Amino acid sequence: MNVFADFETRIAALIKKRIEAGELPRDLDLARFVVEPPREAAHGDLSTNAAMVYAREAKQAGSNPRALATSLAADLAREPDVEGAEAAGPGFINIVLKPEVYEQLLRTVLVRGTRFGAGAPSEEGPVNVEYVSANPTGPMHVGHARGAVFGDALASLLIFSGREATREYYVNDAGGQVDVLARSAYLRYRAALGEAIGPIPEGLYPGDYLKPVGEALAREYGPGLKDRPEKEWLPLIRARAIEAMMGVIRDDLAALNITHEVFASERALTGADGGDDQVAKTIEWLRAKGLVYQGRLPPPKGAPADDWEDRDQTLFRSTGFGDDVDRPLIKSDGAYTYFAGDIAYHKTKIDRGFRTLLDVWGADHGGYVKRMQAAVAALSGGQATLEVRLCQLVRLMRAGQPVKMSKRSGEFVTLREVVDEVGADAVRFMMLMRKNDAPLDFDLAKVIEQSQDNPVFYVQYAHARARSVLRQGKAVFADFDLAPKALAEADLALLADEGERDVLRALALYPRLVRQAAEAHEPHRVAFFAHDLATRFHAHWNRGKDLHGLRFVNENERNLSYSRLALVAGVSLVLASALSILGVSAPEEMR
RNA sequence: GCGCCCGUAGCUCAGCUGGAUAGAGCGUUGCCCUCCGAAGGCAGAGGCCACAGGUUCGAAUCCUGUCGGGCGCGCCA
Repeated sequence: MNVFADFETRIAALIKKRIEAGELPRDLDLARFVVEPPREAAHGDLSTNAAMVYAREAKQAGSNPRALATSLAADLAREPDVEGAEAAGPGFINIVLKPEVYEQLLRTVLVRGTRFGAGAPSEEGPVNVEYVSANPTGPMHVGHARGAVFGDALASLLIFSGREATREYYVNDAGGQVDVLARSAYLRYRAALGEAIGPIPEGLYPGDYLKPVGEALAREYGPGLKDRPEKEWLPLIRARAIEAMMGVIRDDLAALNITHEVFASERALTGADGGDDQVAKTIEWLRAKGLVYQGRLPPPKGAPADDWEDRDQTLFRSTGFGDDVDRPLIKSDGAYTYFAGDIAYHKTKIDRGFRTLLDVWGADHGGYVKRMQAAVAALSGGQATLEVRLCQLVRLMRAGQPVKMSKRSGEFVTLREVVDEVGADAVRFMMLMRKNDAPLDFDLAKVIEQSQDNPVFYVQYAHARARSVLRQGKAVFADFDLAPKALAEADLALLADEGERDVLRALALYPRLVRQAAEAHEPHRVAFFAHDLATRFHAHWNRGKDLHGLRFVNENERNLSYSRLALVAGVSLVLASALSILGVSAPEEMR
C-alpha cells in the first residue's frame, strides 16, 4: 500500500480525461509529475506538482497552471478517501486525506508485518551484486568494511523491493600477490619447524596472521618441504595459504553479518591449476568479433614514464565502447592482466543469465570503470549493463592524524578489531549513514569513545522502547492479544491525536522510500528513514510524560490503549524491517 | 595534461531525481525524570547551499566555466 503511487495513478487518470476532452495536448508525458509528502505539515498529507509541470502545455491549450490545479483539485476533493484538496502557491495541489486512510494503512502494516513496504516480485530479472572482493592475502582492514556493508545492504534492499539478487565475491587469487603470500607463509612454516628466521624480509607480508598457517603446514607436511626448490613447494603452500586467508575473510565478514552466495575464483578462470582456461576462451571469443588486436599504446600523459617501453601487445578494443584508450589483456611475461581475468569473470555472470550487474568497488579503482563497462557491453552485445558504485576510501584517523595502512608493512587496523570494539551494528550503521560516494573519516579513537552517540543506538532504542511499551501493555491488560494480526482489529479511529497522526504519516512513507532507495541503489536512505521514524516515535512517547492522557497505556482506557498499542506495534514492525535491510539487529531491550 | 567523484551550519553529513520559509546528528545555551526505559524530549543560537554565468513558471538540485579537495592515468591487483 503506497498512497503516493496510488495517487499518482489516479491523477494520471484525471489528466488523461482532460487530454481526451481536448483541454490538454495529446503528447504529455504522464510520468513527469510527482506526488510527495509536503515539507510543511500545513500543506496536508500529499502534494503534487502535476499542474505545474504541464504549465507550458496548458498555456498553449489556453489554460494556465493555476486554473489546471484548481480544476484537478476539485476532482480530487470528490474522491471518497480525500478530506479536501486545494490549489496552493504557484500551482501545487495539496491533498488532505481522511483519517480512514491512515487507519487502513496501519492495518496493512500489522497484517503484513515486516513485509510491509516490500515490493511485488519484479520482472526486471535478477541482479548480480559483487562486493568486497578483497585480496586473499590477509585479514580485512577497516577500509574494506564500507564496501562490504554497502554491497550487503544494497542487495538486501533490492531483494526487499522485489528484485532477485545474488551476492558475489570475486577472489583475486591469481596474481603475483598470492605468490608473495605463499613465500611469506613458507617462512612461517620454517619458523614453525624451529628455524630462526629473523626479521621478515622486505617484500613479504610480515603479519602475525600467517603464523597459524605456517604451523598448520608444519603439522601437515613435517619438514618435507623444507629443502625443496620453490617450484615444488610454492603451489602447495599457495593453495593452503589462500584457503586459510579466505577462511579468515569469511569469518571477518560473518562478524559483520555478511555472507556471499557465490565466491568466484580468478585462478580457476585462468585454468592455472588445471581445468578450462576460460580467460583464453573469452579472449578468443572477443577476437572472433574483431575486438582484440595486436598493437601499441601511446605513453600516458602527465605521469612520469621513465621505464616506458614501446611494444606490441594484445589489446581489447574498449574505445569502441566508450573507453578512452584500448586496454592490454596480456602482460609481457605472457600472463593475463587482471583486466583479462575480470572480463572472463563478467562473462560468466552474463552467461549465467544476469543482465543487471552491480559492482561495488573502492574509489581507487575509479579509473577502471569505463573499461569494465566497455567489456560488459562487448560481451553482451549491449544487452547487459554494468553499474559500478564506488565507495570512497575510508580515511582511518588516529587522534586526528591519518593512519597509513599497508599490508606490506603489517601496519593496519583490522576490521575485526573495530567490530570487536564497537560491535557490528555500530560499524554497519555508521557506514550506511552516508552516501557511498562521500568520503568518510573514521577516527578509531573517536568511534570507540563516541559509540554511545552512534545513531544506531537511537534507532535501536526506539525499537526497544516500542517493545517495552507493548510489554507494559500486557502487564496492565493481561488479556490483551498483542499479536499484530489481532491488533489490526483494534478500533484505529481512536488514534486522533496529532502526535499519533505524525507517527502514522511517517509509517506511510516507508513503501515509497523503499522503492526509491532501491531504484537509486542508495541504502543510506533507509538508514535516514529509520532515524526519522525513531525521532517521531521518541517525540510522541515524551508527550505522554507531560500529558498522561497521551500515554500509550492507560488503565482506565481499555479500548484506547489497545488502539495505541496497535500503533506502537506498527512502529516496531517498520523499524525492525528497516533495520533488517541494513543488517542491523532490532533488540527487545537495550543494555 | 586528461578522466571520474566531491564542495550545504563550528564539525560529520542528509536534501525524496527541478518545487513552497534549506534539514539532521555532534558541539554549544537554557529547560524536562513522584513518568509505559533520560541511550529520550522541548526550545535557542548557528547558512551568500564554493564562485560566475545559463536553461524555466521555479535551481542546493540540470548545463557551461572558474577556484578548491579526493581518486586514478600500459606489463599492480
